[in-house]
Amino acid sequence: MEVREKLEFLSRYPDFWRHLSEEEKAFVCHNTEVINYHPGQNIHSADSECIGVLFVKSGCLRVYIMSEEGKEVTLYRVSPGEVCILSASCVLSEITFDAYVDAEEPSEAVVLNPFAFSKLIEKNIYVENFSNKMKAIRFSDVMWTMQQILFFSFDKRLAIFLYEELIKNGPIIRYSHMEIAKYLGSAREVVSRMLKYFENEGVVKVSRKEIEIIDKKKLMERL
Amino acid sequence: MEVREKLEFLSRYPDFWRHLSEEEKAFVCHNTEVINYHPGQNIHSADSECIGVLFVKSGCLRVYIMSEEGKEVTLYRVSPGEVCILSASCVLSEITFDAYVDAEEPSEAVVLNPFAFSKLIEKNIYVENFSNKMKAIRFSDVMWTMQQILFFSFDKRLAIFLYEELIKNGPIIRYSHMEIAKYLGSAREVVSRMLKYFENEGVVKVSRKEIEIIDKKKLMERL
DNA sequence: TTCTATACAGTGATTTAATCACCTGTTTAC
DNA sequence: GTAAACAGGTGATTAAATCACTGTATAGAA
Repeated sequence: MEVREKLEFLSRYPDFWRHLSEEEKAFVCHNTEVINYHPGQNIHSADSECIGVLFVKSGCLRVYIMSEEGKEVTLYRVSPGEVCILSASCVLSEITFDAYVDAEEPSEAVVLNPFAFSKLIEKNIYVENFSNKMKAIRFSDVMWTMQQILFFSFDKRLAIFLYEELIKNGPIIRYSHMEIAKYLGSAREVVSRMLKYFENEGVVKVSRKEIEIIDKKKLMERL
Repeated sequence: MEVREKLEFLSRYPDFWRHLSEEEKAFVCHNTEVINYHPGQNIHSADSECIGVLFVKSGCLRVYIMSEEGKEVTLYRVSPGEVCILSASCVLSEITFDAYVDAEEPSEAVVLNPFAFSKLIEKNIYVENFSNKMKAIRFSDVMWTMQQILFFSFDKRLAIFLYEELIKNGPIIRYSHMEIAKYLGSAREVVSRMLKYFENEGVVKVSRKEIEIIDKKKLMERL
């Protein structure tokens, strides 16, 4: 990616870009690189070194927490045009928990290293505010997830998941039961059993690594 | 509370106060009032009108979410010297969920009305950043709570709750089982049964609206 | 004082979901 | 071609939430 292209891309994040001086823009350019991730690749974790702020160009990232026993719960996803802020958590003093970030699909991002981001936060109040604003947006995302987990029964949550996938990518869903379990903060067996139950009800058709929604109406009745 | 006292009190919140102009400080003074709340009083909810930012002077506030069926889960508490930001959620565009705030003890707060806060956010980037920074801090608090609920078994969470109360207010805990259940996002019966189990183990002594921790060591073994 | 409504707490039964143990079939890497 | 890793299935057990009902202490009204 050449510099001109990078500038053009970053200007699509006005909250971040608009209040930078020309000098700061050049500084950002010097401290970013384009990185490609493959599906399932870990981008950020508690022990791995901190990678910085990701401006996602394509693909999809999954941000999650993990228990000591390895149980995962997905907090939210980061889509193209959005920013992954928690991958810079090493320079974010307000963030006191450990989050993990994986690529869910082949993904490309413009990555600003944490040192440069930290420098900008120190010097430019608008960058600090950008950082905190991104956190606030994700706070709301996490609250949505939390309410789902705490207040909705498992069958309803699975139905919501299937429905969202249907809207986003059509009636064929290519996730393993394990991946769905991680997304919903549940266990693989529980997902398998509920999918089989949905299949008996005629809502979906289940086969290896593929779930087909065959009755949208019946699915919507479960929301 | 006279103006001089108000100024002195608000200056203890440097993130908020430091970057205000003299004019803005006067504006804040004109748009704040001291309010007292009694234990159990609701301060903020989805339907009640938005009260604004609370700079807590004394007491303790409880911030929580509620399901449609009325089940409550406490997100965090706001102590003296801290700020309750979600009570101004009507003017916070990034906050898309409904939170509730109650006074847990007799509490006193300096309250800045939402209109004035919104005006300041528009005009002063430091105030906007203060607002977003407060949200980011509470984001971390909520993540702590979420990890407790999702990853720790109920007996451990109850032990942690009792231990925290022991450290804060001594060995006698004056909450009803219902209040503890709300705090832990559980049900009253579950709390009652686990307390009885703890009592059989010799950790606590349970009586009406009162739990006495009689063996700190045994309690700490359960953490 | 006594009555009564209400808040608080105890308990068995049931249901939901998570966990455990173990199994089969399929795909992938060497 | 074979082993290892991955995907999925199933029964048994356990944890916790929920439901339905009971008794009891306490504050306020009669």
